[in-house]
Amino acid sequence: MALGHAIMTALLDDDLSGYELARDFETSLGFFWQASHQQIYLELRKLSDKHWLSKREVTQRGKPNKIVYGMTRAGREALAAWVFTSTRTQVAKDDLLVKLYNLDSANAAHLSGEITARREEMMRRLYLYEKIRRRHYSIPETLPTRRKGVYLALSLGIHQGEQFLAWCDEALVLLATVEN
Amino acid sequence: MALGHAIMTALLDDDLSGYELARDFETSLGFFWQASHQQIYLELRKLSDKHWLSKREVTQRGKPNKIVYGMTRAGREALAAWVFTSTRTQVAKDDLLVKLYNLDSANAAHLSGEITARREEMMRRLYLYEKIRRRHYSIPETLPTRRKGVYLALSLGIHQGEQFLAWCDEALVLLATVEN
DNA sequence: TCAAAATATGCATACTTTTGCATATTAGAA
DNA sequence: TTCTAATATGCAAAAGTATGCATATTTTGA
Repeated sequence: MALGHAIMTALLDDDLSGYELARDFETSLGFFWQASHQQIYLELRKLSDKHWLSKREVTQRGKPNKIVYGMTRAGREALAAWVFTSTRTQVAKDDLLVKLYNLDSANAAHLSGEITARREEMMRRLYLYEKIRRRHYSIPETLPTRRKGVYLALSLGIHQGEQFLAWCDEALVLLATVEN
Repeated sequence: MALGHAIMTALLDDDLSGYELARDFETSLGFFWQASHQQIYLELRKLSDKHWLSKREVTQRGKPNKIVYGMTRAGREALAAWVFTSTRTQVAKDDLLVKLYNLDSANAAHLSGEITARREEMMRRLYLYEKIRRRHYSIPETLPTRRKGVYLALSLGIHQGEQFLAWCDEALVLLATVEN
């Protein structure tokens, strides 16, 4: 039930509505755990049924009302306990790699295209990562404790992303030898 | 339905039983797409119901009989067509990163332990990767086409793995400043 | 001879994720 | 005024994945 834990993690410091959570997920925790708004709304209700989240409706002007969720004491305790559970390694399942196992002269150009698209997407993401790091995490040693953890997650994202760019370049060169 | 495609990919060159597939998955395609034997057996039946795989029972001496699956013409066509479909980027969902967002002085030691365990696991995996690369993929440019694709997948695994080791070291240093 | 290990396959259930659909409010532009 | 976009929430069905349980054959070693 890690989506629930990801949601609670996002609610550690701020109370948020489902809509806000879904949007924030796209530029923060969602780097490491993506979820659709349907999943998020459903999970929020489950969590509040368990009394791990409190809910309150907020009347807004200029916008539809929203339901804002916040962590309860029980939620914080459950989340803190979950951190101590042991995690089995999770393999990234990636279609692209399975497709590469099927490389032939007919699909080489298509796969090059897919890799090029991924490369561009990763560059955009890296740009975002770097922006966040420069703004909020320039000197990790001096950060408050929890922010150090966030910094480390971001750091992994950046390193893996840069690595991925390098791999794309290697792949595109090798694929070019197939296309001809 | 990418598990099906991963299974068919594994059957491109060899006919295999569910048991053999499950074992091979642990040291090859399973690096990029892991599945339990239960999933594999179920998927094999689905694929053969679709006539994308053929099945035959093989009588063995010294072992229980096995059911060996092989790609049909229709299966090869379906797989080849699938390679041309476009893949959306898949985010690696990883509990450990969500847990890092919850870093505090109480759980820092536990998280260090988890990272150390992951580091060791990755080292074992890298050892395997390297062994395979040295044996089968030393000069990528001269490989037959499909093997070039497999090489690239392996190459990504190796680079990302080495990157991960470096990140683990960085993380352990920073976490040590929290524990004290 | 008995137990353990490797080989071999499978069902049932639960959980998670994806996808398609559905609805409502308000602002601002055409 | 009507349409579009952003905000906001949700249901239902299907597909995919994970987990626990169950069973059978044969070799090998104790």
